[in-house]
Amino acid sequence: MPDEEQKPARPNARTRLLDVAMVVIRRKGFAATSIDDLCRAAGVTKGAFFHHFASKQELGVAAADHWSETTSALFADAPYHRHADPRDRVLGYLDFRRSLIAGETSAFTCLVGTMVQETHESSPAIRDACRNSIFDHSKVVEADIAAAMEVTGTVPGWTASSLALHFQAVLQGAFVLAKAGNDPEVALQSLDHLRRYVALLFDRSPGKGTEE
Amino acid sequence: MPDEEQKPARPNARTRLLDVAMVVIRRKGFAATSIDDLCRAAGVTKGAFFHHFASKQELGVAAADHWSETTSALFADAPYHRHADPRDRVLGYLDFRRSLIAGETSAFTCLVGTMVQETHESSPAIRDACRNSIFDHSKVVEADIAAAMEVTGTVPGWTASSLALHFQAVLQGAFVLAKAGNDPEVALQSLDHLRRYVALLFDRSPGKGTEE
DNA sequence: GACTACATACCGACTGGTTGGTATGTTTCA
DNA sequence: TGAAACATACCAACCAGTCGGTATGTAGTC
Repeated sequence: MPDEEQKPARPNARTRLLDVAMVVIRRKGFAATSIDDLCRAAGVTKGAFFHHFASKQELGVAAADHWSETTSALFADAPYHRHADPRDRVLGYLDFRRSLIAGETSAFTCLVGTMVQETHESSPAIRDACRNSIFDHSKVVEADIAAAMEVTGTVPGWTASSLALHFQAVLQGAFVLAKAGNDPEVALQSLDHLRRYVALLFDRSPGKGTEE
Repeated sequence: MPDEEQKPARPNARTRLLDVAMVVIRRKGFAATSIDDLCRAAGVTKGAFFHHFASKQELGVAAADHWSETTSALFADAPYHRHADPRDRVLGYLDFRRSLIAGETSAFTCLVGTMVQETHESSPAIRDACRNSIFDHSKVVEADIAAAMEVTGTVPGWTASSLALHFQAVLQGAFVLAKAGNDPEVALQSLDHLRRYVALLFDRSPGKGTEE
């Protein structure tokens, strides 16, 4: 009976800082986010911050890694994996990505895509952590794409890897346009074009719309 | 008697600041670029800066507008317009965009795409200037896409506007991945996928130019 | 053509607040 | 008891923005 009912099991300062970093940095950008901003949002002090991170840059790297872990779990649990035909898994991946795009811009955009734009020259450590996050994630679909290519049987002038990265490019670009237009709609339409492309490549009817 | 012959007519402080802003902001990001950075690069003083711009935000807006004018001139002079068939003009646009991607990352990426990621929430004025730059530019291809759709004659489930914006999304996303990977190659491959998509839509062979 | 009145372009020292980071406690818990 | 996990107080550098000033034009007027 004396459970931890009311308190949602407040985790330690490091985890709280990384959690709020995902939200705040997506909203304000990395450079414009001060360490005090993060401490305030996480309800910790500067001493706690520098106990866990040697510098702001190190938090950036840790935030990118934390993002990778968070999204990995999300996609591992996604329902589209159950499709028997790999072509349906590829399209299902896109439908799943599409279903995530809704509400506040900062809720569905990509942390590492945002961060790497700012830090790609000034901080190689953060850039590499962001690169790993994006490129490693692309491997998740790449396997299904490769399987779908075998099913289709054609010998195309492109690789599974390049198409998987194209997926990520379209998503990142869709986020940029959604931010610029302050409206997720343009991102959804871009994903529809990508889905149509994949359907054409794999000789699938373009139908099957939104989610499942 | 010593005339002003040799000097290449050094323009005024405002123009110089906007010119260096295009380079420096793409390299460091907007928030991480200080006014002193810009003044140093432009060879002007802070007094000159605040004579021409009321605030850093106002420079951001002016830089986005300056970017629009610069790129407008570039695309107006581009050679792909000469194609008679609008489908070739659409593909020619993509080939032209592709030809621009080379060398240093900060040399071919997009200023407004970079800026809007950082400022979309904190500065509506900059966000809107960036949105106008991207969305207005998309109109350039949109006209050719619409003409190409008429030539093809099909009634697709998509609009010229949405495809034109998809072009911009792919480009913006390709820039993000090029920055993350520190290599333009991935951007080129993404553009190849986009070109293949367009060729399929317009029933054009995925290869280069004109065959029916 | 010279004098006044005003405008534009630019200079650089200065300010008050913010920043990333440090130095030094205090609490928690194995 | 001792180390890990925090908190408090503080600092030097940096930041956007201010302000008093100069140099150069330029339009109007007598």
